[in-house]
Amino acid sequence: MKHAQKAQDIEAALQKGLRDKGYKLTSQRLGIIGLLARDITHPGAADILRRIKKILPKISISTIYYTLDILKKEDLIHELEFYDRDNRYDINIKNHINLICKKCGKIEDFLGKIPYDYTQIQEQADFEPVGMRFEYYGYCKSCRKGRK
Amino acid sequence: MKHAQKAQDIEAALQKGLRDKGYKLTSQRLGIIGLLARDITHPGAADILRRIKKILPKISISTIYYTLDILKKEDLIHELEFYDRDNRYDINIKNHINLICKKCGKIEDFLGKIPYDYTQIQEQADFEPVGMRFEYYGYCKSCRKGRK
DNA sequence: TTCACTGCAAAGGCTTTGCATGGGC
DNA sequence: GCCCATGCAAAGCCTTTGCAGTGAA
Repeated sequence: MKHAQKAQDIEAALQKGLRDKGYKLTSQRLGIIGLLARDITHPGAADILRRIKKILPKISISTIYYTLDILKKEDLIHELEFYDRDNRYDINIKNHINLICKKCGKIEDFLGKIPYDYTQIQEQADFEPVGMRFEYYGYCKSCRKGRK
Repeated sequence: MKHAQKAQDIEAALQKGLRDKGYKLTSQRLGIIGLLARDITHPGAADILRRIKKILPKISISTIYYTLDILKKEDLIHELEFYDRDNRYDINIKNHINLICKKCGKIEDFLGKIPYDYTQIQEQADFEPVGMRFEYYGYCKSCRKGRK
């Protein structure tokens, strides 16, 4: 299967990623991984906390952040940073364009190509890229319905 | 002159933009506008404060933010928002790609084309864009020199 | 048993807000 | 003279940090 990787596969890959590097697979981490693998809405730390608490009521926000930091560091997830809303986490670590709704905050992936690869940028600008961020801000389908 | 608009022209345009909308041209605002028109390094609010204080020692950070808010609202400047560093302000309000140095924080404009216009996004994704953000993160020329 | 992990609480840093005073127009 | 604008201070908000107790390997 080329597209639409199963949630179970992603979950297993994340677990393996941690185990292979010597990280402990605690119930908190398994919960966070399970949630991320099944959630394509790019949840934030507070979302994750709220939902994990249904299973692990005592989990704290610092554990969420600590686990997300490890997953980031090991390149198993990608972090989308915002100054005026909470950061969001994405299991799609491939560079892609995001569409961000200014009303409801929903983030969807856009299946389109990135204009310049790192080599092109380096050649044209004498700048060495190691990451990128491509986003369009606007209004999603459901939020447009309620507007004039 | 098509490219490289003169700082004086930009400054005059910003002043006119405020005056035409009925905003008062106080010495603080004139100072901020004069600085922004001559600064292509995308300064932050604290940068602006520090430099304006040389001329107006009593100016406060809330005045800086209040003025920047107005300039944003009237589409005279563009704000680049970051969660882990201070926001930056740009007189170039045309959509463009920014190159952001992870070491020194410098932001330079990249003269390249944007991959999709708003119409294309709307047709392909059922999403109505009103803004965009395109950035590459990496290391600028001068910061690369100090590295292996 | 060990030491990384967890949970609680406090700190941090930039931006926003409240409010009395002040100054363009 | 009227209000918008200013400056000071405090509040806000999410993320980060400190630290003692805890549990996975």
